[in-house]
Amino acid sequence: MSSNSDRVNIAHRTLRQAIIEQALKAGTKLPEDEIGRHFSMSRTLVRTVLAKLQAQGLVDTYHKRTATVAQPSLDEARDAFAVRRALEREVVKAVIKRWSPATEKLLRAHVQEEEAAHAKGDVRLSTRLAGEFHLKLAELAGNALLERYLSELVSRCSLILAMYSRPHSSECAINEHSGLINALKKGDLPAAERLMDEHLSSVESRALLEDDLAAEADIGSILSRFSARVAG
Amino acid sequence: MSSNSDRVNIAHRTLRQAIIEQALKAGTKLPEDEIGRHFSMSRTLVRTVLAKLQAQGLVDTYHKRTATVAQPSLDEARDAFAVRRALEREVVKAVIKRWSPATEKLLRAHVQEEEAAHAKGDVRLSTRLAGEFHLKLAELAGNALLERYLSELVSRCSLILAMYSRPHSSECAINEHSGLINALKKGDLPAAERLMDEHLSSVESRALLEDDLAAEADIGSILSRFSARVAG
DNA sequence: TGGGATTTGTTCGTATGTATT
DNA sequence: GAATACATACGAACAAATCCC
Repeated sequence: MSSNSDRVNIAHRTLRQAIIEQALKAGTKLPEDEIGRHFSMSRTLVRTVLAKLQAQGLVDTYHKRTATVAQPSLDEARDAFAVRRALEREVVKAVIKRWSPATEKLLRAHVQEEEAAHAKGDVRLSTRLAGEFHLKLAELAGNALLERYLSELVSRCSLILAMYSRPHSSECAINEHSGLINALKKGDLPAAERLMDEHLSSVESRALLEDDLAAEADIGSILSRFSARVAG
Repeated sequence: MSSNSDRVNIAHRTLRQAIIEQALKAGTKLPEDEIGRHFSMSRTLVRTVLAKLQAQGLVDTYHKRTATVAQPSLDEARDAFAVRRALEREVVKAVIKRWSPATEKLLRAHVQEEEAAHAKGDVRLSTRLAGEFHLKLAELAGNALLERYLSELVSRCSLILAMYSRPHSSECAINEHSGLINALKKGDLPAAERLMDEHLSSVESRALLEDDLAAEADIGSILSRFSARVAG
């Protein structure tokens, strides 16, 4: 049996991923009815999903207007990265304070996954893992509030990158993750902060204005592909 | 005529203030029906208010249980201040970058208000203005996302201070605000960051374990007092 | 422990606003 | 511009869980 909150979570994850990967393009309408039909839930529940996505900056909602996939402006993009940098610095500080051998093991394993995905040439997976590296760090900081904010920001920044950055190899990012782990292990706070700042700046600077946004597409068929892929 | 969103805003502001001033004590139940009756709105709208308050960390909600005024633990208190410090540092940086004569005028005027309230011995107003000083700074940073997060955190920290700190004079805080303005005006980022950190630390360190939480009280009568006081 | 009163979760019809022809 | 189609906002009613004696 699948409870209501299960369905809400699945819908949330699915939509989040579809938006971040730009399968649902910026500006696409997200009518409550259609989403409800797809995930077999009532409009009430769809609304809670859309509310969460709005909090993460992934959808825009206006009064009595159909919700749409968010279209962050370049200014909003800069704002998001500025806040993220401020919080990631705090993460670095906290992770150093709580460092343990288990921490290193966890992070190294994640970077290995990233390398494997990159070797396979799976861009979508690489991108996803790159974001999750930062979520793991945030988790290790042991501050639930910080983790929540950062999880919102990682989503938001992922959409921004998808919208504005030209697709290209992410190998440098993986090396930067490794370098950061080294600095954290040494307990070298200034170096770690600097590496994190530079890392985020290099990610942010990939944001270049994209030419055009492609035509509309059928929501149902897009979500069908995603429902199969996103784990339960 | 009073629209639905007006009523939502009024209820939100009123409850926020009542919680921060501990007129509604930590742990007090907030049944949807009773709140709806008081503010003349349906449960649907009450729920959106409670959701906002939860996002600010002012109420706790559990599944199928009555919402209550939040009772942040000391750990959560430390977490909130850590995040706040990280964000306020970013605020300081942005405000220096955008400094103008109008900025100074605005901030000095606010400090004067704080001084007047302190001179009158109006502790409640002083506390409120102290928080609003930081909100004004956040506004001046020109980063909407940063402002939203900080507004949540100022609420959260206000509740924490009300719960844990012994009531005492806030004159030092006012001086600290003035000192910060001076550093901002000079464009001295390191000094401003240091002053902000110290200011927040001194505020945080007031948090001392309080003896006991007083008995329950009637929500209706408390809210009645507040409805009169909180501006439309 | 049991059971009635209370309170929340959810649905869905209607009202109201928006977009489009 | 008006009319029509469409989508959301809201609230009343019912179902289900929790509270409390």
